[in-house]
Amino acid sequence: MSKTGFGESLNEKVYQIVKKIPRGKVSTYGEIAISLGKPRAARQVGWALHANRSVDVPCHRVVDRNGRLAPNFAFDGAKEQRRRLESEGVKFADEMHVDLSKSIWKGNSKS
DNA sequence: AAAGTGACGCATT
DNA sequence: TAATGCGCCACTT
Repeated sequence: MSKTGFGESLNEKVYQIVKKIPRGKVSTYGEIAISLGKPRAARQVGWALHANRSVDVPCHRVVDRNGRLAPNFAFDGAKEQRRRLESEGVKFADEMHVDLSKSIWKGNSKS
């Protein structure tokens, strides 16, 4: 493994959280960042996903604060991602925006 | 340690 | 919707 090992960077925490996003739900970079305890580290979350983009991490369930995906850096393209989310039961407000109000996942919040 | 970089967030145009 | 500018934070070199 890399010299960083595991669980040492904030990055690793991001993967853990994204991995627990249930099917049919999505999360935002901001929400994840908040869960990490760093509400302003949203960029880091996105950066983490891009740095890894592993199959273990359902990055397609992570959208921006607007409910929009990452068209440029998405694994297959925005249209493929949209299709994928719809397959999981995620509703779309329009072709580029997920209906966050219905599909946002906040399971990482403290009870 | 300093600078560079980025799959963001938000305001404004 | 898209583009631009500014701020924020953490990783890489």
